[in-house]
Amino acid sequence: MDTKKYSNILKALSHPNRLELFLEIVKCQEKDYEAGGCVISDIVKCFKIGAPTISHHLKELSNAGLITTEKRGKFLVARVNKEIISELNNLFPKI
Amino acid sequence: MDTKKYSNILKALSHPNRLELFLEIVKCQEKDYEAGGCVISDIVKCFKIGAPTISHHLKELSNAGLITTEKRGKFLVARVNKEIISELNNLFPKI
DNA sequence: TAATTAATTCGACACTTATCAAAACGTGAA
DNA sequence: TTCACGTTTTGATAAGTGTCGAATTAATTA
Repeated sequence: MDTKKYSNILKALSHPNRLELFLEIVKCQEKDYEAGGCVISDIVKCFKIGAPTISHHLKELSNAGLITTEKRGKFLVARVNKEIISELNNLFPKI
Repeated sequence: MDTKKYSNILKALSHPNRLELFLEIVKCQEKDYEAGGCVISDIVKCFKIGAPTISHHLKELSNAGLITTEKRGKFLVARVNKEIISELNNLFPKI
């Protein structure tokens, strides 16, 4: 088991703002899948932290492989990496 | 959703040594359940970090509610908190 | 009782990180 | 071209963290 890899993924989710950001992206992607991703500027409005910090957190999520991002015009669009989520779901034993 | 609570749990698992320690406790508890817990001094031998650091990591796991510990003579015995594990397994969407 | 062993506490140090303000960048609209 | 907007970069700061060595506590063994 590659504990280094998984601890890195978990670290990306170990900060409240970053976990909330990630779960928002998940939720938004579930809502309208055909949109092909979730526009960051829409999500971000309800966060109390500044844009630079959001940008930093998104990069952390991206580096951990939890999301992918794509620039669409002047907007940034994020998608969750379903593969990693299913890996996470297999990390812990089913009791 | 209590993101603060869950990010705290994930933080406890966000360091390679601590994740490995936790998964060892899980594995050891699965192996012989009737033993009633896993003796830390047995597990610890294969770690490359010192006893004070192990003690520190165990306290972090315990504070996060991932394990409970109990002193048995001069040994420390750890058990995983199955409730939290099943909560973790419901954190992410099943895709 | 003295020695040994398991674990914890304490103090310190190097390193990381979350956040912000200010500036810069890139795109689309007027 | 000029402006506005979404985003990123940079630089700085305050707070947090993993680790260790030394000292300490508590329980077992000789």
